[in-house]
Amino acid sequence: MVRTRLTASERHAQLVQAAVTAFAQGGYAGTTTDQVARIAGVSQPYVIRLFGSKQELFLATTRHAGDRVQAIWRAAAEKDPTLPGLGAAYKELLAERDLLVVLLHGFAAAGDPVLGDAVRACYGELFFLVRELTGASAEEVRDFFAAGMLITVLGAMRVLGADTVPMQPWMTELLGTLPYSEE
Amino acid sequence: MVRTRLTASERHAQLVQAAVTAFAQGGYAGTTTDQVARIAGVSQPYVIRLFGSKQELFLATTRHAGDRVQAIWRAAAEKDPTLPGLGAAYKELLAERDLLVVLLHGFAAAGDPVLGDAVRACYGELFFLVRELTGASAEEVRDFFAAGMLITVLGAMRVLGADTVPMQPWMTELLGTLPYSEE
DNA sequence: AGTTGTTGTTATCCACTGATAACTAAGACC
DNA sequence: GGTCTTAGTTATCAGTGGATAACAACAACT
Repeated sequence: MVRTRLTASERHAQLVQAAVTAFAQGGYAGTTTDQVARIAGVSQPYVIRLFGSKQELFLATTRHAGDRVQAIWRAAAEKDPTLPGLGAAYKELLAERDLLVVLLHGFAAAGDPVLGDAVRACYGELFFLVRELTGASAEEVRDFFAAGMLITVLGAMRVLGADTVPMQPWMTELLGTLPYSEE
Repeated sequence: MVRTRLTASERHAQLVQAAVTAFAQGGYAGTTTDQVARIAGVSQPYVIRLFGSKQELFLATTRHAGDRVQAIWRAAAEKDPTLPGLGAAYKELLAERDLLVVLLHGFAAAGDPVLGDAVRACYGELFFLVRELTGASAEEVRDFFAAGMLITVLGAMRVLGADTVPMQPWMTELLGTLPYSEE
């Protein structure tokens, strides 16, 4: 191993990246800090030392996912600041499907008070960002988010994104009419 | 304790009910079989004996949730076999919010192959049921499910349903225009 | 070179959890 | 009333997972 050492912030970022991958598969409770550590190639106790606790690691991970979605939408709005414009960015989001799935796990885990607060704040930010970028009405934004949630769930179910499951009739019917998701 | 004994099928049903409550809070990995047992007032090993494994218990729970949604939609369709008709039933579904949240946990956990198969099958059934009951087009059904996913996620985030969190501006804006969810 | 701070590891712990086994007790049936 | 089946328990285990502590090694600076 000629692996050179990283600075704390580099390692931090790398671990968040690994955590996105790991948590997307197993969710918060279903993922071990050791799995995250292995992906990043460090020891499990070091992960805890850098983040303080598993919960902090998960919070950092969902925050990162939210920020990444924001960044992608901001970039999309520079070309076309409309809802279909942002919707087109779902192609890129599905390319990083783990981002969406991690967020979904966060939403599902909102029963936990502290995770819930974080996740609701994240969602609120996204809502206002879309309103601000597009100037669309509340109704239109609501439909946009509804479609987004459907895409996210279909991503989590391996119906959309990479390495999808064999197609079933209902999937083709649904996907045939799905906006924002053409490849 | 004058607690009389139940038949196996009664206990089975009661445990599934308890499991809906428990799994809705913590998800699959984040819930212990002992928590389910305590809610039902039995010992933890008995839960395992009746269902074989924790995974089987979770599968039974998601199946039950899916069946319940089907039943509610069928009942709604008898009065008004249209999409808005079924949408009105979301009021009842939100009254049993744990049902929706358990399903969401199932969707999120679809990374697991065996849970994934079950959950996709459940979703496919729901899709065809709605098409059959309403005769709506694929596009309309897609929008219906998109709105349903949004409602489900908002339920999981404690923005809709019972014991909701204090309202935030973005929530009121979103909810103000949300169909199928007026109380 | 020596000293100091930062990056990382190994060893270890303790609580927890799903599962098994062996046992107990309530009904049903004759 | 005895016996057989079904409902349920207690005791226990083996594995795991997050967290702590103590230690090691690389780098930087004078």
